[in-house]
Amino acid sequence: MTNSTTPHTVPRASLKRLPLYLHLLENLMADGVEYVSCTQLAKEFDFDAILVRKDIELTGEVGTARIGFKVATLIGSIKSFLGWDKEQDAFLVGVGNLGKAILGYKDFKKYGLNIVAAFDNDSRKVGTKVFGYEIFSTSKFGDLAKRMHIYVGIITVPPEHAQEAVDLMVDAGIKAIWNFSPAPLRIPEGVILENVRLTQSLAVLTNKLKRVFKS
Amino acid sequence: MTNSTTPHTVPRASLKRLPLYLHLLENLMADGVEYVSCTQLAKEFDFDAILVRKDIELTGEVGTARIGFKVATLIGSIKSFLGWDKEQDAFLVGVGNLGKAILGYKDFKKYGLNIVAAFDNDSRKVGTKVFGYEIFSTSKFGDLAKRMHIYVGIITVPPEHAQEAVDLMVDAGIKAIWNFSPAPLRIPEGVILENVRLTQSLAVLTNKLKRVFKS
DNA sequence: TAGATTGTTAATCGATTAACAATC
DNA sequence: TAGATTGTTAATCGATTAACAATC
Repeated sequence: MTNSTTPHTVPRASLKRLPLYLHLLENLMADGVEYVSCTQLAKEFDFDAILVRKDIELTGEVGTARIGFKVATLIGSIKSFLGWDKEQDAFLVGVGNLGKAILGYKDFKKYGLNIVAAFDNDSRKVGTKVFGYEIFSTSKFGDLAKRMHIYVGIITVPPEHAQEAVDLMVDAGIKAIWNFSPAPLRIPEGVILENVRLTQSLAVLTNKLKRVFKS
Repeated sequence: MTNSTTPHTVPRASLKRLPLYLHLLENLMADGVEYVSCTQLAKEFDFDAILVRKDIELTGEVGTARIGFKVATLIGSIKSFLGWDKEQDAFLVGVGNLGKAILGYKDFKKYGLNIVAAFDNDSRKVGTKVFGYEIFSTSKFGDLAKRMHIYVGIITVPPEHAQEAVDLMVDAGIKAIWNFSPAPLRIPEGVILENVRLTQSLAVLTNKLKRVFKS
């Protein structure tokens, strides 16, 4: 609403392609490449060049005919469009195997996500450290979230506790939830929920595989 | 081709919704519910009822007017359609944090995926056990995959070693690769590659969040 | 029976692809 | 200049939604 050049809805498919371009662009930048065309980008991913152009258009970046886009500024535009130009602090709830894996994955910081603390219900875990993060009791979540102005929550608890985690986060003023649990979750209007569902990806894989064996 | 009722291409979006239905149906079944209508299913997910009907149509399941679909047989149809009715054995390569998290997640077996062994390059890990799985050297991958007739490989290595892992798997006759590394991978024709890219999901989340803060 | 729901055919909507003038 | 690539407008394609007769 504040920016008339931004379309009302951004295609989810485009949003998911932009990180792919970004990753490649950063490699190009490291190699000292200054300009890149949609044609070149498209070839890398087997996409249609026009599709890439449309995606870039969303970010507001303008190119130069015959030359393409300046790698450095395109990286900036994509990051800004994705909201990866400023760090977002986040709390993680559920320090099981998956939670630990996410805490151990340092690269999220590159993508604008800065995990600052982790929480767990298990009193044996509370007070310990995992990859440098102190584990707090979930009872401290609300106070800390408010005091530290945290708006992003990551859920890596077992499915049977996922809704509790959501409720905890919503009460604490969390605006965006990145959920790794397979449970279906209810959230109030105005809160963003993004699910990572491994079984959906697995379904695509196994269905394709089934057809390979059939033919 | 062998089944004229199966359309040539299955919409990826449909494939990703089917596991959601399945999960709910299994809960209904556990609660002793015998029949369910598309209307009911749709309400749970805020989908259009016709969308659900179309998705179910893909599985070949036929319902009864005014009554709906029999929960038990619908579960069977979805599982069969997804290829989750028979167990697929799989090898995992890369026993880092994420690899461990996946080895520790026992539920994949419910989804037709049976991880039977794990591999790593790190000689300190080789010979140890993680969640009951013995860790083998990657040099043993090819022999074991052929001997055990393994066609599914899971990649949880760091991005700089992901292409090596792919090549290892392809040489070993792996037909379907479930890749958790963010690296762009090259595969030969005929091999299925399904990527789990957390940054894509994160991009959707942070872009939405950016717009919340703007308004 | 009445009415909800299925199965099927048609309409809409949105994303992808095509076309083409402008331009560097 | 010649020609590749951008920006923009139009066409196509596929997925979602709507409409409606059949049916239990």
